Amino acid sequence: MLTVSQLAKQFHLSRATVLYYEKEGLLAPAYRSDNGYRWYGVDEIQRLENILAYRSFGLPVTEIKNLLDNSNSDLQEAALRKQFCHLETEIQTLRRQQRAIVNLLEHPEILEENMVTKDRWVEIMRASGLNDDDMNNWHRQFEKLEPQAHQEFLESLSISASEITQIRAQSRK
Amino acid sequence: MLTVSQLAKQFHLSRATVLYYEKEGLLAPAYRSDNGYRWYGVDEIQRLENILAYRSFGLPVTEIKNLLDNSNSDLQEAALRKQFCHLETEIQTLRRQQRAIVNLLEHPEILEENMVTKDRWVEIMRASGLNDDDMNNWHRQFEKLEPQAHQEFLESLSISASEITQIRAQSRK
DNA sequence: CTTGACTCGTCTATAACTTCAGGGTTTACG
DNA sequence: CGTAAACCCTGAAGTTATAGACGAGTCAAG
Repeated sequence: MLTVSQLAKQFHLSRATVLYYEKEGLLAPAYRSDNGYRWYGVDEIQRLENILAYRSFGLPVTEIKNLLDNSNSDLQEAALRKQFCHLETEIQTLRRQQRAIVNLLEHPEILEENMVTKDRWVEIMRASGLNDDDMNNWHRQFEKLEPQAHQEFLESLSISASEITQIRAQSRK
Repeated sequence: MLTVSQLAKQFHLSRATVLYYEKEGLLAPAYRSDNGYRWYGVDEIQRLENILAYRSFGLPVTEIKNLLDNSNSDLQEAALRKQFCHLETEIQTLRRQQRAIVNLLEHPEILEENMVTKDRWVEIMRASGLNDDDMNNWHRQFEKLEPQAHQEFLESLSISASEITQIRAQSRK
């Protein structure tokens, strides 16, 4: 019989991990001695071996519980196949991330070049569900409440001075 | 100027995510209006674009904060290269898991066949740091406190009846 | 003046652990 | 016999990046 730390050491786990598996209903000790210590025997070792085998496939803990409890081999095979596919999509995600990094390293300018211009801003506002009237209204409110900020905002969109003057005048009508 | 939900919708994020980035120091609104509402302008949109670009590479949020704050391009490139390698090791882990699944599907017996026998148990105990004396002591304690469990334990190791009798007699000396 | 569609801040939950706090046992040593 | 080291226990909180829900406040429209 092994104590919890001995068992953990055996499988290169932390004591906390074994306790975690117990809390999740995966692995209970064979029994507790009078002082409350956990003791693990052969059956528990085998069960833990199976748990770790499943974990090494990346199966989530809750699913392992199901597989161990009703050890139906069809169900098990289905779970493994599903997990295989799940891993495949995860790998594809990571590959996509890698490609994006390579792309950025090759063309570092792309991070800089997406400036927000007048056209782009209008597009954004429109995508937020505003129509032309809404936008006129928006300028009016902005001009009334924060005229200085309105000016700076329009400048930040690289709008010409003359057009800015026009827009602000319009907003005060 | 966009409210927090408008901004979130713009980038297909949830409001909660934008708020999270704010809490982590990644993205603050341009200002707050009197009613406490957040308002985001062009600069914030560009910053969020960069944040999402980095996130799409799988970089953790805390690291993005560093990259955005001191935008040193060498540091940025190093972070990206490091992340690329990190992704590679993750991919390898997932591939290993896939191979293990295929292997198990092809040879389902391997999960069953790792029985714990007397030899294996001795090995385990020895790996736990017990020497021969310790093991004799261990049998003695076990026999004294839980004789019935001791018997069952020895049986579970497929030890012959005669050897069990001998071990238990020895343990009572 | 109410209703609906927004905000706000704060809390909870997720997965698979790790770490910590506070306290009880056992064993070895002086 | 006392104590210190090395165990054990329980229970709670922290981790990451997000989603969702809560009650309460705000705003525009009808």
